[in-house]
Amino acid sequence: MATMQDVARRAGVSVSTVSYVLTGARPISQATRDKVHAAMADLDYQPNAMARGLASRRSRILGLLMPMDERGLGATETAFVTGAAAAASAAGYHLVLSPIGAGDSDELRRLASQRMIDGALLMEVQLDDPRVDLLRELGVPLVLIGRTADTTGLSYVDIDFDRTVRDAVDHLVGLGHRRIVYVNHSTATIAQGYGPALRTRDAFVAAMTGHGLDPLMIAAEDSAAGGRAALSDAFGRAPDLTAVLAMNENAVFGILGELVGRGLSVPGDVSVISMVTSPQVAELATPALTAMTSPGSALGRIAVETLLRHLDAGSGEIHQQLLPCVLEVRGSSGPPGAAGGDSTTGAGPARPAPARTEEAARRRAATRRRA
Amino acid sequence: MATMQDVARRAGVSVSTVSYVLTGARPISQATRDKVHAAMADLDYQPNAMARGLASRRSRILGLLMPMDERGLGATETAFVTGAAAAASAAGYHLVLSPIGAGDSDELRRLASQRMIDGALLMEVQLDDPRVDLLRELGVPLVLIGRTADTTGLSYVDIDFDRTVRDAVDHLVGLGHRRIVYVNHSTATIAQGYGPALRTRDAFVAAMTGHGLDPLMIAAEDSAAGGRAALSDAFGRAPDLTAVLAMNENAVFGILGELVGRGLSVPGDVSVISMVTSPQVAELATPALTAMTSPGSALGRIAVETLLRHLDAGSGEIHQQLLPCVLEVRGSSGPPGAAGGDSTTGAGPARPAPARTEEAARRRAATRRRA
DNA sequence: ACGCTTCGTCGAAGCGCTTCGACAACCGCC
DNA sequence: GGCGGTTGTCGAAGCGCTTCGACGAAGCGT
Repeated sequence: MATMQDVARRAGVSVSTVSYVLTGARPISQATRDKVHAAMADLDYQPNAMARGLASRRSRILGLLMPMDERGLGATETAFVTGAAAAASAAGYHLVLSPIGAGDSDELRRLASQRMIDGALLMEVQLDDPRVDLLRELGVPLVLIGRTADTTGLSYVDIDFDRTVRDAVDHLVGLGHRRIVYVNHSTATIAQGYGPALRTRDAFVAAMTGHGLDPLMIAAEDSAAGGRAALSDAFGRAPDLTAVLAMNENAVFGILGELVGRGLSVPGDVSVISMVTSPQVAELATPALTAMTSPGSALGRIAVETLLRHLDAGSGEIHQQLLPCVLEVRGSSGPPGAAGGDSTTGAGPARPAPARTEEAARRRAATRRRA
Repeated sequence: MATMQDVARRAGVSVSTVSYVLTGARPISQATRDKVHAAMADLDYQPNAMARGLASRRSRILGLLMPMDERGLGATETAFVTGAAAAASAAGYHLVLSPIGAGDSDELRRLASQRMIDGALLMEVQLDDPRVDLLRELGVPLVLIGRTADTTGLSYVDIDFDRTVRDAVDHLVGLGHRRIVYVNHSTATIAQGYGPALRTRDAFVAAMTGHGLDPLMIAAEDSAAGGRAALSDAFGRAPDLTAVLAMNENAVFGILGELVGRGLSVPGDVSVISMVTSPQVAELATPALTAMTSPGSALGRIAVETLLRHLDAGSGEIHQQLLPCVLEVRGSSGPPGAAGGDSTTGAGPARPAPARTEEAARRRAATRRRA
């Protein structure tokens, strides 16, 4: 391990000069800079992160506080992380991911008070998130992914749920759907004030009434079973529904399963759109899901850039930005009443399903009459 | 920010004494220790990680090198990470996750040569992984999650694929299945020497021949479409198959979709078992998948403990350990030929499907005759 | 009572870097 | 041709901690 001393000696300059070459804190002549760079290359020099951190009081480490529930990380979160890591790396910073949720503030306190991180990115922000208070108290610059209830003085990036819901509804209405059900997260989740659930709910109501339509929202547990129950509920309340907009990535699989179980075809009988869903997950379903793809990577990049600006500028400007998810049409959405439409995508041999679809159409008609 | 100086002054001792209280490197009398602890509590003292790291040449940071492809992290990986983080935290270490794959060794070199990490945990290890060579060259202790081709001198923890496959096959054979197809990863993945794919393949052959059965393996692309194609292939080669064992979490959804598309019921006509799958993903399917659940959290804990032992003991003992996945029976497996078995699970109202199942039985019989 | 070890504590020397003040050397400028 | 103003470089003082050698005070056996 070569040190700065070694480099300085070899280049025939002082250590401080080497340091200035590295940090650019003071101007150094081209000739000297070349000598120093040559010496560094010769010695395969890498600055010692700890020494640098101690002397400069900057660790050049950014903390990404990422609660990890047992559910795993979706591709959305993954894209966010890689986007953020790339941006940090490009700026000469390290991004350390720490599975710290709203719960364990002890671990967070350790991380922050030990001056291990220069700033923090918070994922899965709660409307009232104790991590925010703790970090502000400790004077750690932070950027939220998502939003707390009160965002004054806080920088954040988040998904533009209003716009996303509106685009999804517009797509369905444009296809001719009038009776659209919104399947949200569970009642408990909504009650405890989970931001995305609340914001999409309001956005859905606004979008539907904007089209002169009746907004019907159903809460669903975050599971396939929850999705099935929600769909039954939906058919009970709106037997004539032709489209489902689902916020809930887990429930959506139950919804599809239940539709198939009822002998209904997708999108022939019912169109399904999934919100904030990654292409990878959307492709898992049969048919592949039309979905609103979240701008994960861009969010990560912007969040890091914002945080770095805070570090340099001494928490000057705050930055609040929303990015919409973009609509990606796949096999699960189409015009209403178009039964017989291809209900699957991709490879696979001849599939003998027409009988089922006819039967489904009959059943649906019957259901309507009963209602 | 209180420093050690402040603590020493307040406790009326020297800084070195405070340090010894903290690290335990030398014995300190109980009385002195109490004074120091009191002073630390009063001042809300937290040691500065950078200073400590510089002086001791140990950052107390462990790197978890975790390639993040766009596919996202399954619950298995998540469990691993949280298990590892918990173990590290308990030992007073930080675990930093870094999305570093086999590709970008530059970023890894930076991380390691800057003496930022004391040791590394490698996830998604390739049979010939450049990260291993790099880290050994840099003298960074490491523990693998998975295995390289040559594991001499390397510590690792991994899933016991042999045992896992054998248990899965035993389960199916115990139910009465004789014609079982193993759906592996893609041919390309196998060809490039992806360990789990190779090991499970061999284990499957061994398990089946052990039962006096014919082992049929089919490669599938990692997608729903790949699963569908693989199933068609399987029916072509073994029209009488009654069970599918799938290694491939993405393909398995396509397999289910294709089975439903063919009017076959699960598990009535065909049983499906998914390997190395988390409960959360298993529940997404309809019916919920019988699966081999991976011991993610335990693997993470053991990996960290092994690495810490290396750090203390100066790379003494190497430790190699395998843990099997455990069978969790859900709705997708049952005795063969039991058509009419409940093909869905969980909530949901009466579902009118019997007609379909009868039809399916007819179709299957026809397929057999044709073959 | 003697030298011996063992125990508990202290002072000081770094760890490898940043950063501040100082200072030559050089620039034109009145 | 002496003046203020750059520009490029150096030396040295830390950053907050660990760790080594030293040393007084007990505690032991003889």
